[in-house]
Amino acid sequence: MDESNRNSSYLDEPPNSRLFLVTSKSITEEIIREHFTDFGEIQDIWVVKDKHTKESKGVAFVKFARSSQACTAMEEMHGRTLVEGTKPIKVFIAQSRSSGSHRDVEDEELTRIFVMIPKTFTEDNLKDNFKVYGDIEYAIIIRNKTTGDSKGLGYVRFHKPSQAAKAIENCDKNGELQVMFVAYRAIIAEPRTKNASADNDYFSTPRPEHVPNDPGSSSFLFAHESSSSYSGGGGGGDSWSSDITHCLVVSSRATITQEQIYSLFDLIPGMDYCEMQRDQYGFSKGQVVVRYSNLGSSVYAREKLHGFEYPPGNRLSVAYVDDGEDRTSPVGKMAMQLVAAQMMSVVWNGPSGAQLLKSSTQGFSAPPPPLQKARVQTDVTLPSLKKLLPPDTVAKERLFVIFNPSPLPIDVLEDVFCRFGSLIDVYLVPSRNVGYVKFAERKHAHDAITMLHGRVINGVKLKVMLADPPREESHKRQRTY
DNA sequence: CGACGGGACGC
DNA sequence: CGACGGGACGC
Repeated sequence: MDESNRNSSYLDEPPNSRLFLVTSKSITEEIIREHFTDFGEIQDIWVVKDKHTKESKGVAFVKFARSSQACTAMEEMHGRTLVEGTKPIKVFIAQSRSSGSHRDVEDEELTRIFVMIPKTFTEDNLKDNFKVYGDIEYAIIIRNKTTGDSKGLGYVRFHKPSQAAKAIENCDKNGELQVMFVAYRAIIAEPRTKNASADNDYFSTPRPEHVPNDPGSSSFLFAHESSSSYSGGGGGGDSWSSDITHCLVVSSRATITQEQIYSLFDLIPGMDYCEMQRDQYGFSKGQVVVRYSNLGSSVYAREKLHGFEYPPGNRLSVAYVDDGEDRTSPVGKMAMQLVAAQMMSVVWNGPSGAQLLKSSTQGFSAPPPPLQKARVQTDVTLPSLKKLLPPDTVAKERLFVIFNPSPLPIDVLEDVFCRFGSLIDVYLVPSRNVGYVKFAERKHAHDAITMLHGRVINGVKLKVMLADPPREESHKRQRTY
């Protein structure tokens, strides 16, 4: 029964995963279960009864594991008659227990998502990435009104709550598995009339408390100097040429269109061909051939998109078309990493990376940006500079660094910590003398401790140690569905 | 009209 | 001593 996972059925987590049913006094838990079980994982059914007489009040709550399951059940079951002679039932998404409101939750509040996207996305990119969940009423990107620059945020309005819920769930999956850096971290948009920023079940604790002003919050913590990211790049030379075909074949069991595959694979720069394979009668063979102008992009596309669920529930298969190229060679790997680094830069740093994108489509013969060498003064000999990994790489080890008397600049820290290898990210806690350093390889982090703990860099003494795991009540979404 | 129970983590 | 990053729409 529901003793399986009390946490997930206890609160309204994930949001909008609980139904409020208006039935009849004669409708029992068993009858409800029978009619709702096929929509997903039911975690709890509760028929509200009078405390004293134990008679049903004709209302019930059904908690599903996922919002999409609850929404689909609502869409399918609202207005249905469960038992001959009883009135048709009403089905709504339940108000969260903390809200205190008993107003019906309207579809209006469940069909629009607010989503964080790369700044390079256009409205069409946004639509293309979300249309797999259903017809989109509209998609808009929030822009700076004077410059027209994207703020990296958008709204997508679907027709049905279940479509919006699926979009959100799949965005979470993307962020979690780092399958792609397409749109992710989507939430149900707050209604526009309401005052923004305040009460959001997603980011505030169930018991909203006053949060003191944070004087440092205006700085853009995500924007980081990435100059050192390229310190090791460009080593492959021009040993691959653009006239070699760099072809992939994409196979899908579900029906897909050439346009869908185009949209997906065009997110990786350098695509110069995308065609559905058809038989002599023009019927799709369920295979699309994609060619990139360079090895790195094809390797990258294969790595990132093989097994990718698109549309959700359907795993794409991406294989190389045999053209004799050895992609396991160091050159192939390096080419891929270079594409990855360039894409991260282009994607997250916005239009200024357009030139970089252009050069990469031409086989990226352009040299990496010149490294602005940070001046590092210390009494130890550090290893040579190494490349940083993309910010969304999974960290295997995290260091906690204490600075005395004051923090070193981010670029100096990146310069220092990248030298041990597999550095992902350095983060300084605002207005504190501490920071975190993420590594993809445990050994590299430990090497950094061994070499840097207790040392003085640019006159700043460091304590370098393993970080404690992040605090539990972080604002990160819990994947309980 | 039609809105919130029962049971109780695991060091 | 020294602890955890980003979010909102011209009506």
